Amino acid sequence: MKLVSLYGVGRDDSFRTACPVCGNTLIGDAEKGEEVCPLCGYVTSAPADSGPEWKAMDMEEKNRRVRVGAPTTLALHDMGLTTEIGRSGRDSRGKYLDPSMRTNMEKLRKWQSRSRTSTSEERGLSNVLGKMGELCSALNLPDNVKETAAKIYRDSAKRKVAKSKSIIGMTAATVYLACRKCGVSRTLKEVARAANMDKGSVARYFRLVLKEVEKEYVPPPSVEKYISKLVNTAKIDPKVERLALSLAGRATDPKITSGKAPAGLAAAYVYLSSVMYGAHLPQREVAEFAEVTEVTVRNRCRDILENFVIRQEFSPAK
DNA sequence: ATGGTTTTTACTGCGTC
DNA sequence: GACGCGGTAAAAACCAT
Repeated sequence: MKLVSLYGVGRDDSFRTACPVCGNTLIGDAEKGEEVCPLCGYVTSAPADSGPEWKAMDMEEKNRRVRVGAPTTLALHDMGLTTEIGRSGRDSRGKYLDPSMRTNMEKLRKWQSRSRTSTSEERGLSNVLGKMGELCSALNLPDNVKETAAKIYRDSAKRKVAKSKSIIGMTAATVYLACRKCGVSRTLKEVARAANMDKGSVARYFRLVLKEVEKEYVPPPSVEKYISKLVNTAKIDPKVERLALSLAGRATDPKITSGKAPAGLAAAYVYLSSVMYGAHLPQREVAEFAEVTEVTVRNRCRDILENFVIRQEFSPAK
């Protein structure tokens, strides 16, 4: 199999920008008109962005506007809306309170913070959302995924789906579903690993949540997403990524794609592309980063080479 | 539960550095 | 001889029914 130099090498990748979060190369997402970072999942125009909707132009403006308070967020059980009773010991005009009033305020504060998470549902919610936050940061997920996960969990709680279900199971399932909804490529395996669960039970919870809350099927991330992620985590030359992506974009033959695990396909494209550039990554490594076996990589390669265009479109001979 | 499909496991042979 | 690669058979995992 001699594929080297079948494909033109000089390609322009100057339009690429770097991810502000982790510094990786962003890839464009044509359908949605946004750019995403395949490694950390950062999206340039995040739909569920929880940041403040204003931008302070100078200190004065900041001071004026800061009183609108923190932006609401679904990832906190009370959406970040709560009254804090300060401990400054002064009244509204800045005068010091007398000692008896101070002890009163102490009591009030105590009860305020207690009542904040008073009902059992509220306590459960804040517990789950906390776990969810941990899981998200363990997986390096961006905020929009966290918000989506929180939204899903709230819905499921509303419908009593979460009743008498393991907390960690529900969080793992919602986080995984959120990844898929946001198009962030994290495998069930990865989520399960981060949550210290086995794949099977996460899958069970996931199906449950999918059926009860999400109703319609959410497709797993595309092969292209897998390719980008693979290239970035393995620190492969972006040129290889671009070739792999263009290859994947053209290989629409169902003989190649149907029923095949996207991770394996992505690995095959990346491997083939690296060979074409003469950058010869060992199958071993590509397979390892894609979390599939060499055998799978080989089989996918065989499918691609048998059915696909490398002969028709990429070879000068034909 | 089941059967069909895909992936993994485990092993072997070949060529090259 | 170690390494990368290709292949195969059988087991395991997955998925729709």
